[in-house]
Amino acid sequence: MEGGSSHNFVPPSAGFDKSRVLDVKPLRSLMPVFPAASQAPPFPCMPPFGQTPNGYSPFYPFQPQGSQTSPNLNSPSPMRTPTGPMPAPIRSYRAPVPSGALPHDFPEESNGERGSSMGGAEDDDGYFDAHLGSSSSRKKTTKASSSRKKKKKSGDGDSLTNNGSGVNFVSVMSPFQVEDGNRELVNYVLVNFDALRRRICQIEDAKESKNGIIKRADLKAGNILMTKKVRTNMRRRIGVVPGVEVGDVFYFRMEMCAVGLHAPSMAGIDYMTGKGDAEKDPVALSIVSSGGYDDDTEDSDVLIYSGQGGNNNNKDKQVADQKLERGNLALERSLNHGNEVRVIRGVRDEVNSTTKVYVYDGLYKVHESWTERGKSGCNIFKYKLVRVPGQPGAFAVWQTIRKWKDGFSSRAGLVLQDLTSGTESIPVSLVNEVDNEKALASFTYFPKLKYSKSFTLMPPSFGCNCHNACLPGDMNCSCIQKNGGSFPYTGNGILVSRKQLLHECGPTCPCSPNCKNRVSQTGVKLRLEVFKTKDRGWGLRSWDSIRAGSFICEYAGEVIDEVKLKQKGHAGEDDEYIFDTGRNYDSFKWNYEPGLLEEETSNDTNEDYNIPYRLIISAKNVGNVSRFINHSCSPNVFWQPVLYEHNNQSSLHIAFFAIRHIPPMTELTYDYGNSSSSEADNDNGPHRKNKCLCGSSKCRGYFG
DNA sequence: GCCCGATCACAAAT
DNA sequence: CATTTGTGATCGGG
Repeated sequence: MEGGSSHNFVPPSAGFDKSRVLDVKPLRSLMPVFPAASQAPPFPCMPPFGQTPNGYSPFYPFQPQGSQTSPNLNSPSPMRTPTGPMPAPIRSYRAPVPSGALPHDFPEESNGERGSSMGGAEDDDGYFDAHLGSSSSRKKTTKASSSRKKKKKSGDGDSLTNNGSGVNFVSVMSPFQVEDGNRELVNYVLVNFDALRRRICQIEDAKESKNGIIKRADLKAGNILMTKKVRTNMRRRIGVVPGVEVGDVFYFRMEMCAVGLHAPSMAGIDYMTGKGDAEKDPVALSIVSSGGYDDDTEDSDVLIYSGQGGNNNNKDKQVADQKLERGNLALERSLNHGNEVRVIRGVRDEVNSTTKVYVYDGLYKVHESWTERGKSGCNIFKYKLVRVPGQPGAFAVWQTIRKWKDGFSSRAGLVLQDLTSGTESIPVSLVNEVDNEKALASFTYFPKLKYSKSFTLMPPSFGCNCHNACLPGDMNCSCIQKNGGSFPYTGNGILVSRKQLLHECGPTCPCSPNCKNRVSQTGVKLRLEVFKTKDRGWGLRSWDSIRAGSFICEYAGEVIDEVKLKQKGHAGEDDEYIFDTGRNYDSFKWNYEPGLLEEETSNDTNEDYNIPYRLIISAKNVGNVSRFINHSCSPNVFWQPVLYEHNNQSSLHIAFFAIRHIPPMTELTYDYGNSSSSEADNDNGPHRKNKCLCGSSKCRGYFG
């Protein structure tokens, strides 16, 4: 089997076999303990639904406050002090799930590994805030639930235009959670936003007629989340937004809107005006730099920002002088007040180039303002913002990576330019900035599954009959039928939803290799690096920002059977490179909350794995980048079983996808699961579980 | 195969 | 409720 592809892979053009590197043992996982287990007991509940163990504490108003940089213009905000457990509506259909199970269960980034090479510490706590216009947000809670009339849309797009009236959807978020967020809530909102957006894209892609097509799924998804109150940090605030971390990336303006980082859906300047008569002056809260013409500064801590206004509605450029009003006035006042302004920098996506990524670059202060004469002769306001020191690198990381890619500077700690020796179409470097270890334990780089003897897999089924490429709307395509009637990927190759089992087109399908239903077979597309972590051996991360739902890599290696697995275990051999579908994996939710899309009839929302046979892969001797992905109980990557035809059999594959947007240089992790207890108990002697060092508050303490 | 500009249909906050 | 704010996808030319 293995049809045609080389079994004993020898890297091309290698004078010596560079894929076999020196023999130093990698540490995947180990080291003593994660002590925080006692101080941070595992959440028995599923935020945002449940209560926190000690009542109601993780919310923002109760974080230490004002200790750091609060400017003096803040009147102490009246804290809402809920006395009991918060009134979190609990959806009845949701069965209790083991902790660590839900996508919004990821309160912190894997392990603060992001940007470590740039010397930035992760921004964990640092909660501080200033409150303006103390009462400004109070009254909002009751607004907007009243039904809203939506103008009729042309065409039949109405299946997706469910606004307001929210027939059968009860927001899972309490009013408090809508007002003030935390990391879990932010992740929860973002996961739902993108899942909804992808689903809308999927529905639209399948439409035959171009009539009534929704071109802006992002706006539609955003609108639904707004009206159904699946949003957080609605209370406007200066400075830190709880749950949003410096370096976080966004792919749509609506995402920043939904998590309270930047409220306006279009305008570049967010500002707030005090309500009381005392202070009518607006203050700037956040700005979005489009990354166009403002970024002529080389210093990544300085931003020259142009004011708003003066451009004639939708046409042309400057036609009038900008006025000192609204956002411009707010920035001017912020210069006087010296308050912090959140800065979001728009940058081009390296992966897609037609899309833009928004990088939250933390807090800045306005240092200067002046006016300039624009090209058309009109006055434009300019503001010089300087970054508040002590924050982890964010935009600076992007700039550094840009230089690596352009060859203007070299990657520090580089051990090997490409550990795949050209096997992948894009190099994977090996980097160590931590210690002196200069090589990996020997293994052969091979990008696929390898069957050492004839496995009996699954009886053959049939491929599709599509000729050029399978098209989303084609209900005759049997591969689409197997996927429940929907094309599993969006037009740009992003996975729409988690599935029990994903069916891709295989070699026996007559459609071209360009068919969009072959995403997981196309190899690594991201610029990855294997790097030495501080305490968990080698790990994997990406120079490119990774969009939620993006395919990352397949778990490659030698397929072994259960007997072999047991042997490995008993020999005490290191089997830390095993992937085993037979382990117990916590279920978790990645698809959107049912009910967000009314008229959604597809009950294809089951996300529990349904795997036709047990697949065990050892990547100890043979494997690809996947073997370097470490475990986390709060991962940013999940695995998806994928089935396709091969040599008259259906063979199963393990494909990794991004749970959420992953900023560059953030370590990639997935949940290794746990051996079933029966197998664990069979061993007399201590079962070889690994102490987990993921550092998440949801940490189970061990894995494997 | 890419990069640029033009075009078009839209949402939130006030 | 009208106004103020670009954005994101797509398409055609150079």
